[in-house]
Amino acid sequence: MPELPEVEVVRAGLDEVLPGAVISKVNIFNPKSFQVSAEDTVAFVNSATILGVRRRAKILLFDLDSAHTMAIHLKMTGQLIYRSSIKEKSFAGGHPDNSLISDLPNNHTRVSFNLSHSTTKDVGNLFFNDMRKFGWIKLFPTTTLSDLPLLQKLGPEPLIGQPQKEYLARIKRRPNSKIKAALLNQEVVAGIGNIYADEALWGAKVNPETRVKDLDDSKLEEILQVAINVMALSIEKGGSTDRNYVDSKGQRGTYLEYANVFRKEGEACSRCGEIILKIRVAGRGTHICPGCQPQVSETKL
DNA sequence: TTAAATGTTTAAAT
DNA sequence: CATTTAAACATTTA
Repeated sequence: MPELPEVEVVRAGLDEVLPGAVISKVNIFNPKSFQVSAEDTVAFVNSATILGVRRRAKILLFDLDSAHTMAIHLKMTGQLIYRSSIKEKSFAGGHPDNSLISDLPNNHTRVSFNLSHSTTKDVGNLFFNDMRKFGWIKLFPTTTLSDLPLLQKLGPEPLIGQPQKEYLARIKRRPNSKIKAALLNQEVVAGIGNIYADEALWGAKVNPETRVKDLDDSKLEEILQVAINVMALSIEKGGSTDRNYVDSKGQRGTYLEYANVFRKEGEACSRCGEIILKIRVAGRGTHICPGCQPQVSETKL
C-alpha cells in the first residue's frame, strides 16, 4: 500500500537506527517473500553489516558491506518493523494495521532479521510483514543496481532535482492513456500511487479519465507540481498511514487529515461544495469532485 | 457471496 | 516493436 511518501518515511526512520547493525540471522517464514538463494544468503547477507537505507521509487535499498544491496518492495500490504532492546530506537511503518504494534512474529510475518550493534550493544529484530504476500526481498551486487531493468526503466524521482522535462517527455509517449493511468505508471514518474494520483488530479482540477493528448503541456506540468507538493506535505506529516510510529511514544502519520478527495466519497468538496464521488478508473477506486473535475470531451481522431 | 484493497507484473489485444 | 487494457498474484474484511 505505501506510496512514495510512506516508503520515504520508512526509509528515513530505518536509516536512523539500522546503519552499523550486523545481520546475525535471517528467519524465513515464507520463501516466496525472500527471493535470495541459500548460497547468496550465506555468502552476502549473514554476518553482513547494514551501511545505509536508500530509496528509488517505492523500492527500499539496504546497502550491505558485502558489496551487495537488499531491495525490498512493500507492495500493497508490506510493513517493516524494527524492535530494539533500546526501546526508543524501535520503529514501524508501512501498511497500517495492528501488526505495527502487536507481538511479533505473527502469522503475517514473512521474513525477519536478527540484528546487533557491537558499539551500542543494541540488539533487535527487523520484521517484514506482508498480509497479501505481494511484496518481496531481493539481493543484487551493489554496483549492478543501475543496470537492473527494475530500476532503470523507472521515471524520474518527483522530489529530487528537476523532474519536469523528463516527466513531460515520458508522459507524452502515452497520448491515449487516461491521465490517471499515466500517473500510476512508474515509468512516467516514480512513486505516485492511488492516493496521490487522486489528490493531484483534484488539485489540478482534471478529470482522471481525460486522455493525455487532451491536456496541454502547462496542465501536465501543473498536475506533476501538485503531486510533488502533496507528497512533500505528506512526508512532513509522517505519511498517510494512520499508525506509523517512530518510537515508543507512538508518533503517527497524519497526512490523511489533509486529503481532499481520497476516502471522502459522500462528503462535500472543500473547494466547491459538490459531493465527492467514487468511481473506477484504470482498474482502481478513484475519487473525484464532479464540480471541480468535469469530464472533458475527447478529441476525435 | 461479491467486491475491493495506498501495487506491480504479465498476458492479450490493438 | 510500442501502447493500452484486463487479468493475475494472495489474503482479509466490509
